[in-house]
Amino acid sequence: MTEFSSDLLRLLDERGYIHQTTDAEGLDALAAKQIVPAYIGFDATASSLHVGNLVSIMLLRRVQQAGHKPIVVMGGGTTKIGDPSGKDDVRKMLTEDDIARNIASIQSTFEKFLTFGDGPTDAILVNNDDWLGKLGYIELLRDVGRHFTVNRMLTFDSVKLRLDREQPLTFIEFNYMILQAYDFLELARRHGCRLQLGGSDQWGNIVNGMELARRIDGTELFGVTTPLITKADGSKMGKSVDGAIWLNDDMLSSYDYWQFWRNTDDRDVGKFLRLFTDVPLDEIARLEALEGAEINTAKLALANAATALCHGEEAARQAEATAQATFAGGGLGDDLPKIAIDESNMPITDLLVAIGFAASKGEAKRLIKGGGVKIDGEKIADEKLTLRPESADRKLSVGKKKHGIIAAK
RNA sequence: GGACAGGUGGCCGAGUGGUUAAAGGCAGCAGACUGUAAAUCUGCCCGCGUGAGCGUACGCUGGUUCGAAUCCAGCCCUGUCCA
Repeated sequence: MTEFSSDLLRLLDERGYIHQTTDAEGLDALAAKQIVPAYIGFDATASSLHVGNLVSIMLLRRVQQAGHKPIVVMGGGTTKIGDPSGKDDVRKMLTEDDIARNIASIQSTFEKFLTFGDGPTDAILVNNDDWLGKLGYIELLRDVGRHFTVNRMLTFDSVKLRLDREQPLTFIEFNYMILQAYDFLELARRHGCRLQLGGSDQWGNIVNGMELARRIDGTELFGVTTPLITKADGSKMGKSVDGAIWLNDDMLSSYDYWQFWRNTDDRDVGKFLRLFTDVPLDEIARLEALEGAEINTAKLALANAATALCHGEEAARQAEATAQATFAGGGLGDDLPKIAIDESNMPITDLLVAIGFAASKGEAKRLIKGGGVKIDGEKIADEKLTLRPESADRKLSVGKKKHGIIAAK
């Protein structure tokens, strides 16, 4: 890549956020001379965002760090239609109340990463339902629809993939790209937005929005996409069977969040430090160069910095202390999940289910049989073991990573 | 509206009357090895119960049969082609 003259592109480039840019020079020149309002859209289907959304959130943070204005667009309008990306499972239509609640809950996360307010570079949060909800169908077809040819829409990956695989593609979904393109136009009008950011899968939508605005209003807009962030083992960020890595602490404890980062694959440490923390680049270079067991130092730095951003310094410190005590000291930390025994003869299997380490008693039994369950470091051999309240806290472990406290009476 | 193909466990995908809680793969969990990493090997992987027992499960509903994911009927859904 060439040398950028704007802080914005330089920052994004050196931290690894840039995959494609629509007009790098044009955007660079613009960002060098004025504040560029930039937006990213987010879904409102859940009450919390997860790690998969974190690149986008950090991207907006960078925008603000570089002296520009981040615009968070909540997809309240698009969510209302129901997300058709799921295949043939029942499409849950969210009510307006649900969506409003989700947005409110998600907003608290953005407040950790961005500074909101009325200033020129303060972040704002808008809901695309504000304009999409009012659109008339005829009006939309006439003003917007005529700028899209179906021929071209059919060439988009999101569409082509489905058709090639002979999977259903509903009309609603087919229309998503039109609504998303319209968002960009509307944001340019309302907030002077000039730049849309997004994952590489958003490229088509971004370009559509740019062209729509150019044709209708004659405004010149820009787009930047980020590479798809995958973990070294090929999986996507934040997606796993036992649950997403949520950003809200009522969905996932800050300790578990810290653990997620602590368990980062060796190969990802440098990349993640650049993308998900504010650690200076020269410091990252040093950490990244560590080898063997040494690299755990870098993982600690990553976990601390990432957790501090999302849950605050204090939570990060506590999580680290708990981890230190639990893993290195063989003891206990305050952040571990805790459970009390109220009956006098609580079966160990019930306990494992209650604390969430096993999904069923059967699984709990299997874990014990496999030698995966320990109390105070002692392997449990008897799956029928019952426990009674004792005067001291005991440490309940499943595997090497799941630890909890059996609270003292 | 018609013809054809299809709907199986978190996902992919075998299975066409009984020994099928359903091959195989992926994902996941646990054990060994380690550095709370990766790779590899081993075990587990619907629920409940004292491991030979029970309950649920192969789109839905009903039927045939001693017995059905497997056969029949109707319905719902998806795809392809036709109107």
